[in-house]
Amino acid sequence: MLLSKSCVYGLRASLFLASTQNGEYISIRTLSKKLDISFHFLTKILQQLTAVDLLESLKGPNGGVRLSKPGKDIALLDIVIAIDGDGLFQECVLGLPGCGMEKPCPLHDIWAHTRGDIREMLEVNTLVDMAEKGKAGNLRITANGKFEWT
Amino acid sequence: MLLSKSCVYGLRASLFLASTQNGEYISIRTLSKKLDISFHFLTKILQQLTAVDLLESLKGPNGGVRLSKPGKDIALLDIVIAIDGDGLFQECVLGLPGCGMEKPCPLHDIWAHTRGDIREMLEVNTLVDMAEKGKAGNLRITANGKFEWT
DNA sequence: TATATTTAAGACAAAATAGTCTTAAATATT
DNA sequence: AATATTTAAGACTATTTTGTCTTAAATATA
Repeated sequence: MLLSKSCVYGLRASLFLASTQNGEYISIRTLSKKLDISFHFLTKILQQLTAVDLLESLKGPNGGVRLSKPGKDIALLDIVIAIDGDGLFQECVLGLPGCGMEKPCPLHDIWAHTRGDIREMLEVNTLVDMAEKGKAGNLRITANGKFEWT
Repeated sequence: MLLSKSCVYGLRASLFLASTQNGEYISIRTLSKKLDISFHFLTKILQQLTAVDLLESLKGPNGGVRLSKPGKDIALLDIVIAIDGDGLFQECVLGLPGCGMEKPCPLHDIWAHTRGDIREMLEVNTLVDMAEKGKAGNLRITANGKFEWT
């Protein structure tokens, strides 16, 4: 699996937030219902994004979370790294510590290249890119068919 | 993490087997010492490769495992799919079941492309390609520096 | 045939990931 | 000020992955 489940959930929520950018906070409860993700689990995940200032949160009535900056300025990569770390882009595909330095593994070169492809894919595409694409094509970001962008 | 630990261990062992292809069986005990992998764990992993006929095994003295066909005819992809399955190359990056059919996710197109890159990387490179590269450059396939190709 | 060696199979344990639940703290509204 | 709403924090459970151990089955060798 390329991305952890936490990361996938974080991405889904971020995409949704990017689609409704009007400065208002959206409650995690709403997000969890919309996206069909366990409320408490989603809360923990979004806390990670808040901790690195990708999201802002507000407690109390009308509280919730929102993107801390325009969604066009947040790459998919930012979300991925915030939740899964940069291991995917740093580590050896054979799991060898320090691979790439003095003594690489046989797969190092070819993996470094492919790893770059993955990174670039996540780096050039922003949250709004994907959110707009999703809205325009009425594409889904949940398993069930009843998801709707707002 | 792109590949599971089991998969990584399976790859390391397969690379080593590809480097010593003389028809003889190599005991898993030897492999586990060479590669610094738990014997029992490695045994279970290699059983999976034996089950899909990528390896042949023989019990008893002088027994062990060997590649079932020339290492140049086994792609890295074969090992990966045998152990991790083809989920990485089939599944939606957002984890949506059935993505790609009727209703894809916003990331479907870009991910399908990158996924192809990963697959191609693993498909065009064979076990001997990598084993020879490793031997030629005295590259390691274990964490510790004392590994040596034979 | 007896024995040592080796993989096969599966039970079991440990660690990591995923998910749930409770309580506290903050904030808007009345 | 009191209350309802919402995120924050952390304990707790469940599931998956990883790793260990024991026993059985097969095979070469003497």
